[in-house]
Amino acid sequence: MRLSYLIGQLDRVISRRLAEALVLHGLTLPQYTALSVLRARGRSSNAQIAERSFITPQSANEVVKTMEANGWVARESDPMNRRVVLLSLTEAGKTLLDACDQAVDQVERAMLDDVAPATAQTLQLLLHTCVRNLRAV
Amino acid sequence: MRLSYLIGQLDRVISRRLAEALVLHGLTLPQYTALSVLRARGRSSNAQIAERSFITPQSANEVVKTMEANGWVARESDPMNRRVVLLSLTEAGKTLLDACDQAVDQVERAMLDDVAPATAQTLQLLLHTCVRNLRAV
DNA sequence: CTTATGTCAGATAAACTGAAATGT
DNA sequence: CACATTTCAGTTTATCTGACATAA
Repeated sequence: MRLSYLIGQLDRVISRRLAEALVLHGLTLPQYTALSVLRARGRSSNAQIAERSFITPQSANEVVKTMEANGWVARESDPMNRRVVLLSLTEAGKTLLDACDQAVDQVERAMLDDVAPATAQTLQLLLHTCVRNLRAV
Repeated sequence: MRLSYLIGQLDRVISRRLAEALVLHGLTLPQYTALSVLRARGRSSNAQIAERSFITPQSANEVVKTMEANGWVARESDPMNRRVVLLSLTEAGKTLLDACDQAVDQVERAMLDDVAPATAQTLQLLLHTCVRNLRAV
């Protein structure tokens, strides 16, 4: 079977599992993604979150809006550029993200049940290569 | 970065690329998936297509409906069970699928640009394992 | 009676495009 | 003026759940 088919199927299964786990914490998958990006990259503009999430700035804005209303992210204007709004995790956001990470870890462990850690590492590298090859055009 | 994040990002990039390529042939990605399943599995019921596409029978029905209207798939009632409708590729459907395969091959080749064939094979096996581990629960 | 399949209908999640305001 | 960022508004796509008829 084609790689693109397998990737699509895997994404579908993972997304379902993650969504199931995250809803218990009141989070959607796009929100979890945005929170993860914020933690990994630190203070970021909405445009940067959009790029890292592979969605349009309009979609990212939608995701972030409700998270701000829930007190998980905070906004402050960029002193370097008054047009830019910098977003960052609040303490509540960090706590929530940590709790969700445990649930996500559980799903990933189930996925890699019989896969050696070194092999999982290889998989990660391969996926990263694939993404890079397709982005750069 | 997490495997689930990478898989999500890769699926997003691939889906975009495939959709771009397929629209030139008048196909959507879900339709291409269903056609591929039909070719791989042969004559199938809507329920079987749904299972292989990882979507609900209702969604599969939606996908198939327009393809029948376009003359890409044909319906015939199952002689073994009058409740079941068997679907299969028409000649037009096969021709269309072959044309799309070339476009899809091109995307996959770009994705695996600097990846050795044996490594790609490994990737395929790993993805298959991941899907199996998450399905079986 | 229970179960599987197909299908109509409406709802929803998560993205999209267009357009406009604001700032560099 | 050109360009980037934000954000409002409406739209679209691909899914879903609910309900019901039909057949084994």
